[in-house]
Amino acid sequence: MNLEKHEDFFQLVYQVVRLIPKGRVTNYGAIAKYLGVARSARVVGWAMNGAHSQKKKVPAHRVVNRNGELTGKHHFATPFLMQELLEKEGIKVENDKIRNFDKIFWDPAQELEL
DNA sequence: TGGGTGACCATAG
DNA sequence: ACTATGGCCACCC
Repeated sequence: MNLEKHEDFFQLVYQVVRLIPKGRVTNYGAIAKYLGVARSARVVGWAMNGAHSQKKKVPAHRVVNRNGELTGKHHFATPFLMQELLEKEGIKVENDKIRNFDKIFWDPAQELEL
């Protein structure tokens, strides 16, 4: 992907999140790793706080933590929205946890060319 | 300049 | 399954 116009780190995060295919998920650490070890996974989570107010939509529901848990659900419009969006894409969620997480996990560092 | 706060992660026990 | 710890870094006082 095209990372040269790095307005700021948040925009880069949003760009990567938009590339997550439907029915697949990734985690905060994988995005941080793809964008460079200099940035930490914490900041990716912080970036998602502003995802909803972006002009171009960001499928933030496809980003979960390393265990496949929906830790960010409380930051959506309603606490159920994140799970609903995932299930609409065919992803099964049980007890705030994604089933077959290792199967549908999408790693940008592996799937995207640098 | 410094401390507190996270939608985090890895490791250890 | 759980807690604790240290690292991480942008943001906001």
